[in-house]
Amino acid sequence: MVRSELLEQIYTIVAQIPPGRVTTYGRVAKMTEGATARMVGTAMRHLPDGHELPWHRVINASRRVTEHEGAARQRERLWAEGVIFDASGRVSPDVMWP
DNA sequence: TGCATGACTCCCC
DNA sequence: GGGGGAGCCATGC
Repeated sequence: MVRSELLEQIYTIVAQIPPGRVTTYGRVAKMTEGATARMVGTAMRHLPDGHELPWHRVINASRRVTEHEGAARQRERLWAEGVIFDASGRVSPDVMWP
């Protein structure tokens, strides 16, 4: 069970990622000082319908979009925000959110 | 209760 | 940069 406090922290941090920027599961986890990267991924999967979270701005440590059910949508949204993917499918280090 | 699974990361080669 | 393996921990059956 993910403690609601952590869940709230994870959501709060993700909500703070500015448009056109991305961050990693690991960084979000580190900022919560208690969650792990896997927990962040789990939290994203459990997002309720109608949420307003920019979940698509969370990618993995390799700066790629992890393959899952909504991966295609995630790439589309990032592209729409101006996030450029190189030939290898990685985003530019410049768009990384600290 | 137990075990497999996964929207992960780190370390080593 | 990339592949393989170990570690991690909540979830779900």
